[in-house]
Amino acid sequence: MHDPLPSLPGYSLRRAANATAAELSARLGEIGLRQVDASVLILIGENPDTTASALGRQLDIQRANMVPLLKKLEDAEWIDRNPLDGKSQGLVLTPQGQDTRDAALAIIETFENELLERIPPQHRAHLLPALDALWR
Amino acid sequence: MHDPLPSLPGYSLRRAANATAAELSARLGEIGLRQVDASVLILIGENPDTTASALGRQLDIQRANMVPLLKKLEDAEWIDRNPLDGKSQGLVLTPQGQDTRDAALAIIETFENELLERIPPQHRAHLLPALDALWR
DNA sequence: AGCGATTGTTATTGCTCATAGCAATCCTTA
DNA sequence: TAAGGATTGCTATGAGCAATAACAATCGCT
Repeated sequence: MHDPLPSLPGYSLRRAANATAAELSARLGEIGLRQVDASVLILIGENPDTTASALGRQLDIQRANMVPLLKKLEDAEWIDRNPLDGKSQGLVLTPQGQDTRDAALAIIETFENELLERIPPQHRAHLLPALDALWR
Repeated sequence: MHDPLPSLPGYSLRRAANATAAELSARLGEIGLRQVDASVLILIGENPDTTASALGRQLDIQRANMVPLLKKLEDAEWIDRNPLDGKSQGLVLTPQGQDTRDAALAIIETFENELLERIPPQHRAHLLPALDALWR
């Protein structure tokens, strides 16, 4: 079948993102995580006592949708909530949460390295700056 | 907030794809199309009398999910179905379908050019080959 | 002290995708 | 040529995800 779509960078961007996301999701799924879960665990680890709203802003996730997401992490005993004042609650990793984050980081780093290895060396260093220009 | 995620190509790939997809979707939405709809119209235009199954294989869409998709295009009178034999049906663009496809192509080409312009010139030519290596 | 902004939350909706199953038809091959 | 596996189009259904609206409680600026 004749298909002109793959010659379009925007289209290839979508296809590449879907394909790679499916792979990473499968691997993270083995430790009970989705990509968003891993992102949130990593961000909380880097920013102890950050709030749900701040996380949502950083990850472009609506406040309302953070609720079931954080509930899952809390039910798994990966995060704890500390009241910061009468309104906000700071989020921190539990010890098990740190372990899970470390496992996620290991999976992600392996995955990222494999991604880079797939790219012909002369293009490799250009991917990240090109992508950054598209969304940052 | 400290955020190590954007330094990961895989993460930036997902974010860039989401951001650009949202933009393109908004523009295509103005003529009543989603990205998939546009893709299908373009592919049918390039491959008259192709079948729903073949389209699904090319675009990685399940056969079952092609049904409502094609029904929408047919209800809009953008495509017609020709029985090829007792089982398969060839898909073709109606004249209005060709107009809609042309409009979609114009939007997409404008969009793709804008994407490329956002990328610093020294990285520009590397994006497509790098992406292709990730999913093809 | 007052008031707009923010936080966390509930509830709801639409959309997309995956799965399973089915009847009809095909195409290969024995 | 008859049989059997593969293919096609389709229905029905369910899970998952994101967007929206609304709300009470609280914060923080003026």
